[in-house]
Amino acid sequence: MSDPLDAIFAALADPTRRAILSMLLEDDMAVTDVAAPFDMSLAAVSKHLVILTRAGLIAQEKRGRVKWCKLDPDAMRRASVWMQGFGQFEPVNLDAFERFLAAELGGEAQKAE
Amino acid sequence: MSDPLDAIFAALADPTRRAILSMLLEDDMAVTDVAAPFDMSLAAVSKHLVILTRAGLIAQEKRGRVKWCKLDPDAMRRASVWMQGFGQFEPVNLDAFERFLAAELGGEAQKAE
DNA sequence: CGGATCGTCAACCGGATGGTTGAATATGCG
DNA sequence: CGCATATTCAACCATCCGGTTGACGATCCG
Repeated sequence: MSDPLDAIFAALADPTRRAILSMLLEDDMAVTDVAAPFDMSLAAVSKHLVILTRAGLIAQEKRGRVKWCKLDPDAMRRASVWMQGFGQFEPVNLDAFERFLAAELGGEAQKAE
Repeated sequence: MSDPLDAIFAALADPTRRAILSMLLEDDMAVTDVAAPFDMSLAAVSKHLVILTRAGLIAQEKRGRVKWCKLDPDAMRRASVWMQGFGQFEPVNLDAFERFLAAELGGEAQKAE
């Protein structure tokens, strides 16, 4: 797996891991809390977190005996950029993007078109 | 693998399959021609194409004894939309986004910060 | 018809993946 | 100190994955 995209897409291919990422979107969490909603052992979730970390999708920081997990946007961005090359069919003007644009530019921004 | 995203991301996780998609970006191709540049058997490439097809990333159409492969943008777009949900926390740093911003606002845009 | 080309199928193999359990390693706390 | 909590490690297991080879079904063409 030399290409980092291999690890990134492989990490995203598992529904448990995608669910974890969604959870982390709302808040940073400790490993035990990440594992709570899943019907599997803590060790299994811990391994998922290792995979996400190696893919660069999350970062883990140990404070005391608790290891905190937070999203790391870089990897997702790289994957997104790669996919963007195929987006020529339908350019980037997704709803989320436009909403973001509006928020980012604030009220006084004048749209070009 | 009930969630279609499982199949899509799993398909994208393999470098051979991503290379195939890139090739198809330039032109529709027959299976044999898709296989040509790869150092593996035709059967192996054929299996990759099945995986890409099941993921909805490409479509295959048989004309005569030749099976043509073409990109199908829907699946990639679904994956992209899912990922877009993670772009909201630090979007301004994204290279692609900045390019998008620049293109969208044109030359006279003043950056907020 | 009969041979060549296109592509898949089937069986097989080694290695990766996703899960389990139980022991081990920190760290916090009374 | 000594116990509870947080997390990982190690071994193990079943299944999936990516590749191989050889046989097969289809289709074109001389």
